[in-house]
Amino acid sequence: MTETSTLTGVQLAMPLYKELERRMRDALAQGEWKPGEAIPAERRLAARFGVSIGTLRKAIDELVAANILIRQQGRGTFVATHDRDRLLFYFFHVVPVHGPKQYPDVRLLAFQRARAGRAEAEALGIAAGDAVLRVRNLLSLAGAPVIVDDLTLPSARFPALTEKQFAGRPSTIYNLYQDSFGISVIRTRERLRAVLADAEAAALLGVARGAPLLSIRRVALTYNDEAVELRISRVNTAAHEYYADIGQAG
Amino acid sequence: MTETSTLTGVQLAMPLYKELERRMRDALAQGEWKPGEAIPAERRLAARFGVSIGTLRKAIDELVAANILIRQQGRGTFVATHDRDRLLFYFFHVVPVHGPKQYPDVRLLAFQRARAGRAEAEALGIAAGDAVLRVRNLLSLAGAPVIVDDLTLPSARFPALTEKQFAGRPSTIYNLYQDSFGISVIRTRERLRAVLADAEAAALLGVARGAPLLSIRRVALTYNDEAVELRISRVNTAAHEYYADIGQAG
DNA sequence: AAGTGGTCTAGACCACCAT
DNA sequence: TGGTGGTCTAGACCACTTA
Repeated sequence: MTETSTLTGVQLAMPLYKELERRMRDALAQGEWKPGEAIPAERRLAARFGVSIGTLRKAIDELVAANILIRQQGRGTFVATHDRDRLLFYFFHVVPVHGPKQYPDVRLLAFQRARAGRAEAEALGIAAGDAVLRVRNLLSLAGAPVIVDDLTLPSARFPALTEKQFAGRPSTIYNLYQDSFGISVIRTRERLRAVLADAEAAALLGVARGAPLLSIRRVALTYNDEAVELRISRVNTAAHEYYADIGQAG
Repeated sequence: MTETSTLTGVQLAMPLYKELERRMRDALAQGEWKPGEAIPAERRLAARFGVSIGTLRKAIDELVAANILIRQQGRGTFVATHDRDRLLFYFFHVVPVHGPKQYPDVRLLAFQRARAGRAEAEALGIAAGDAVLRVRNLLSLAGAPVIVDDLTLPSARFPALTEKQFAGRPSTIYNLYQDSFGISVIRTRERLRAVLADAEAAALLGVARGAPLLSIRRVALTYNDEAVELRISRVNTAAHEYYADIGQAG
């Protein structure tokens, strides 16, 4: 097993474990292994791919580091899911200045079908004019409104999404993407700026017009770095703040 | 070589490679290997610690993942330094909204000795009233002032730091900490909020009073998570933004 | 007890860099 | 050419979970 391996796609002197990682990402993207399920045991996968267990483990290491797979000793290796906790501690970075992290309450304010503008299209990797969904949510923490979210979703990826699915759900939004459309958000890119509250945002958040708000522009990406959501959040940081830890292990 | 290893400190069923990592961190903290230098070759270290090369590599893997060591194939493994590039691409997260990342020009505005207040002391892990240094810098990007930085440094860690060392340096501030005081910043914790410009900040940044500014409160940590700097930045995000990528490899 | 992931070994060989 | 890190093997044994 010393040759460069002769698999499906193009090959440019890629290490075997990277090639394995790619094949496993494909299996995930194509739904062979679904979120929450266990993938086959390491020894079994090593046999299936014809590699040693060490090499197979190295491929899995990469996917675990990318938070795509989760290992549990004695139980198995599982495809990561978007349960409340994972979402809260991983993608949701707004916390009270004093006191512990809280779950947001989400209220749907608007749901519309529209055409993508130029900036939206570029962010989502679609063509200007393509069909999109626009959603506005109001997020409250400890009972008080703190965040206004404006989402833009490419309709092509969310074919039969209805207002009802968004309203009154017990779970998180990324959970909805996953369960109803098989879309797993695994990475985000966020850009932050300070802005002044316009009349609309001020009314929703209960602040004065011209109050400072933290504006977050997030692009959410799935397995192969394809954009699936554009989200612009405006956050009242009077009693909350955004955290970013740089250089951490996890 | 199957026993749990019988090394210096206390032992609680820690994997061998974690124990190796700890010993290497100690060697780094005590200056046995200095920033920019190569550490001994893997085969040599494996012999020194009496472990197999695979286990030794796993320990190094952890330190590489934490950005403490840097591997270079064919050359060696080096202790990370704070050169301009590393700093710019790793800890400095303010970029133009349009166009490529830029190096900031730093101008020293103030340098004072003072006593730590309660909040400062807590952030830095020192006692209230301990001696600190307060430094104010103005950072410009492409010639225009964009950021006001207020630093608080515990005097105990920076014994003979003078205003001169801060003013007119060609290199970065973390580079100064490293070269003159042997302090390597390897992690930061940042908290962001939106605020309004006060008269002072407005004058420095050339914006109107009441303009929105992004406020960043950063605590910088060294090898063993000890705080070495508190920094409050106020950023004019009219033409710049702060980026945070969540779930990335590096 | 059977099955899973976690650790560790003792090599071989390759790719890259300096001289 | 000799030294470095990078990849890969083919196991053994341990720790943990589940039944």
